Amino acid sequence: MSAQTLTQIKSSGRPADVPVKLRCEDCPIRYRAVCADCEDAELPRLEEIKFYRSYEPGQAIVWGGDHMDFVASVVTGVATLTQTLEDGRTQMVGLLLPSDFLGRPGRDKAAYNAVATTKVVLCCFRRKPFNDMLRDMPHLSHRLLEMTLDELDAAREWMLLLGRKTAREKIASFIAIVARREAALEKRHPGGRMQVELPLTREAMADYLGLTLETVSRQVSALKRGGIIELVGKRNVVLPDFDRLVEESGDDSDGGWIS
Amino acid sequence: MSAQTLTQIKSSGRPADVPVKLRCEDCPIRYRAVCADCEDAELPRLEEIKFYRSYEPGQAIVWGGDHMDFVASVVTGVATLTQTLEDGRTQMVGLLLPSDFLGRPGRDKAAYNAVATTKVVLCCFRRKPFNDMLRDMPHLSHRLLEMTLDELDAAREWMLLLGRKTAREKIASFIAIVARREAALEKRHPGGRMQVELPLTREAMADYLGLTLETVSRQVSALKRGGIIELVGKRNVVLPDFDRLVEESGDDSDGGWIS
DNA sequence: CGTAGTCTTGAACCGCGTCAAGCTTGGTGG
DNA sequence: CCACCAAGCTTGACGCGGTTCAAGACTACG
Repeated sequence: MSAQTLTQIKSSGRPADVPVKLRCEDCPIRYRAVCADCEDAELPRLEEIKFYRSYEPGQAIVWGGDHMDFVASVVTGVATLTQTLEDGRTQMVGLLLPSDFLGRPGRDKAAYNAVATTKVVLCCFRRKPFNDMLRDMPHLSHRLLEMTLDELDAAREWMLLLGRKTAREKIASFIAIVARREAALEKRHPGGRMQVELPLTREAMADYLGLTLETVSRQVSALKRGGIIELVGKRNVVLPDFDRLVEESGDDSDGGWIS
Repeated sequence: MSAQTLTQIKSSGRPADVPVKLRCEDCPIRYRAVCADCEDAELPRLEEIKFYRSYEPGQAIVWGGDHMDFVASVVTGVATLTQTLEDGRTQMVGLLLPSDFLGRPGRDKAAYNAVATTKVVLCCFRRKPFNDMLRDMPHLSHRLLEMTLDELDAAREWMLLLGRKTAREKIASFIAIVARREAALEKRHPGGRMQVELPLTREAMADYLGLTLETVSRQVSALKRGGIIELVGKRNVVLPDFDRLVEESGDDSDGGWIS
């Protein structure tokens, strides 16, 4: 299986099968997940095959190469996708927030390591019936295509960050991305003074950004010294001026024309 | 429009509209492009709306932010997708070879700069009718989803390269990727002694890999000195031992379990 | 309190970027 | 046919940003 990262993965418990079955209509991600475009009449078919699982912080969801008999939507919590080289260097390649989709229809081996970084609840679909539904329900496959294209856009922006940004710009970009996504979850627009919670440890941020954890720590301190951010504990960041942060990130002023 | 890269983009000519209409059945990418899963009976509808365009080496296909009224498959040639920061730093985010898809259905502004690096022929579809066909023809949308998922996988491998590999590993990885894709086009398997043509200048390779062109040049020389590669001119590379090259790339030995 | 996990900070090192010079190749015109 | 030039590429010297190695601080939890 090749050498592993030094990071401890708590492989302790099995994932908990959550007994209760949330009704789709009451689901917090009803209008943003892969099922978003489905009509109410189509929901029963989804209800029938879905089941919930929960994972504790640090717990592995799947390990790259392992068999994976389901695909899933993140209902609550944060998970990461990572890839590693044989000598243990690891790079995060996906950050899964609520409504994001996990797994690839048409592939039964996981391509990446997926790990919960907070408590995570997944809405799972067994692979086979889900594939059948994809074939029969255009709303579902259309939405999946849309989400995949969005992920591809995000991956390409991430590539620009990894290939061409300085450490300081990377940190500023990361905080800005998290701020935007948290704002979107709460249906606000980012801007002005706001507070965001970083869902990752310094090490995980480093794996996201292609840096070492020491460099992450130093640049966070530097942004603090510069008055761009304020720290509340280690994991909470206050942004006195969101636009100021965006300037530090090296991006275009407004984030551009991608709707 | 913000600062630009120093690279000259020959915006000289308009794209040539190619008058002849290749029949889909005779198309070199018939079984690998977005139309691959369509049945023969479905082809007439595609034939009806498609048209061909060709571009000269160095010519821009679209500029990020510009209106784009078509999507397309690359029939022959090589094109690149790039993103740039305001100060001119540029990162390649896509390398389009024959059969690859260009453009995003459902977005009429280009998100990236697309430039032909060799002579390129595109098979174009006007946006609107193509969207309609996506809705009506499951074979088409299913194939597009599959291709998009493949691109996402490629982007994530690329992220690992950008974030965690050394300059030498990046160069070795790039040559291995090109070798594999050229082998696939000719329906061979990579391995043993083989020759590959690099479709990019040193500068474009640098933009691909998140390096400077000087570093690219130095590492190519270093691989030559080490006997990993031999040069035939500047753009052709002989690989005496493909597996040896893969070792230098830092990847798993066999390229892994992604089918 | 003590310990483990997480984070910060410092000092030394080095890989890659920067700047600069020169080479190779192919095309153009005298 | 050769002189000239531009584009692409190579190579060297040097400096800096980020890594590495190491020590210590903070916090949560027993």
